[in-house]
Amino acid sequence: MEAKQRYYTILLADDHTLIRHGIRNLISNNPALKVIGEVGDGEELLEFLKTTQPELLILDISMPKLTGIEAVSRVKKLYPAVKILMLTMHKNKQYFYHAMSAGADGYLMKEDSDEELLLAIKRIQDGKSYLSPFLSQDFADDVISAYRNNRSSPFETLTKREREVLNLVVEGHTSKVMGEILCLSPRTIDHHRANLLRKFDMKNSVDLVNFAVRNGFVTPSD
Amino acid sequence: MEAKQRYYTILLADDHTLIRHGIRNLISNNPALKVIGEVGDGEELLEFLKTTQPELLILDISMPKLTGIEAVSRVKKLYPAVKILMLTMHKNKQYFYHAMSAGADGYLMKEDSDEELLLAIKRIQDGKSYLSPFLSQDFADDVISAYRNNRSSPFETLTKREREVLNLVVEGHTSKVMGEILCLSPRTIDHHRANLLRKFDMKNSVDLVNFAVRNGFVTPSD
DNA sequence: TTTTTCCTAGGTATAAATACCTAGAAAATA
DNA sequence: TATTTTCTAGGTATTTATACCTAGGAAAAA
Repeated sequence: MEAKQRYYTILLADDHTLIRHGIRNLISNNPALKVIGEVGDGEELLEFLKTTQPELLILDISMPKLTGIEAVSRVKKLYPAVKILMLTMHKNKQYFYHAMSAGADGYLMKEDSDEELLLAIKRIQDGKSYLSPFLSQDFADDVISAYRNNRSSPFETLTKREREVLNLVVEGHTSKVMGEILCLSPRTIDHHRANLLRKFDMKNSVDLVNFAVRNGFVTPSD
Repeated sequence: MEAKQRYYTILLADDHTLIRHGIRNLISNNPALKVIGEVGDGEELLEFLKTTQPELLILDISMPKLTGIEAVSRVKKLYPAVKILMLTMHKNKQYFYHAMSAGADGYLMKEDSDEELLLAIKRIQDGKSYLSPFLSQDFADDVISAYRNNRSSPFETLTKREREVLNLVVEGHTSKVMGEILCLSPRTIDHHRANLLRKFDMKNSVDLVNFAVRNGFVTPSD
């Protein structure tokens, strides 16, 4: 049996220094919790974990270099014992699907209060899962059960090629150009795009772009 | 002459409770500063200002109901004495143009450190303007001088109709449907869209969507 | 091994977008 | 008032996208 720990160790991963320090400040009000580190992107995160593993990782979903979702998968695979609380500003089904299927333990929104943050930490500390009440309002029970049935996100149902083509579609290329980029016939591009439209039940590329951006499949870079 | 005030009064406007409280926490470390209120959206902001005006308004650029930019214009028009520090997560030229031409006094990024926040407040308190060093790295001097010459954002050069059409284009409609929505000939829609493409030097609607989303002309709703 | 899925790409046809024109009426501006 | 801009919309032509087909080879799964 393990001796009871003095602190519950927490690592903060968020690319916004201000937010990170704000959260650290909030957490520091509770003497039972201890922030053992902060990282600003996915690379730093993995680097940090090589030497030290926190009990809880509070992770922003939109980080540079490694998206929050990918980070969840990687961290859970490498260090299954580390609990992960996703912290996001997106009230979005797809983010939720992504995060949960990737293995997150909790899902908190920045719209939530600081009390909610401490509650989320407490629940995860107790081995339970946590879902933001702000989010659960919008999620009907069937959606909750859907994720429990390991339903994957729409993006994950895409094939490799379809994902490649989707990214190029979002960049506004024509079939001809995309064909040149991928060394394929423009007709093949047409085929993949048609499949994308069919799979998502959409009518045109603009809808695809909106969908992809909205659901975080692509990051609209500066 | 006014008596020197005990506190520098600050109002926080941000739709994310967690961020808001984090900033309040950071500010509270400085006894010369006092957060006199928090609001979560543009309506609350204007309502609050009816009764009390802070010396400084710290404003997130992406708020519901009233965008940060619009809020700056309204607040500066109604209460010119209120200084405004924009707090944004977007490292983006257009946001900067928007904010500055709308009358913001400072532009801070969430990537910046808390020391930077206090520095920004200090500078504005002293009647100076503030620009995030994180941002200024990316902004060449000519860009800085450009905004000083009251150069407006690309979006502001659009006509009313063009903005309407742009919004519909972003929603993925065909010319035919857009014509029905606006009670215009699809040919007229084509004309406006062609002007949009020409004005922004772009080739297709997907590019327009990316541009509009990236620059905050439209808000990709959930 | 059989079956299925994926990737490839062509045929054909229609719909839509885009690129050039012209041009008049209304509105804003000088 | 005169000028410019905006909004309207049509003509024409080309390019692109989209919707259906077929179909063979490769890869993965059953």
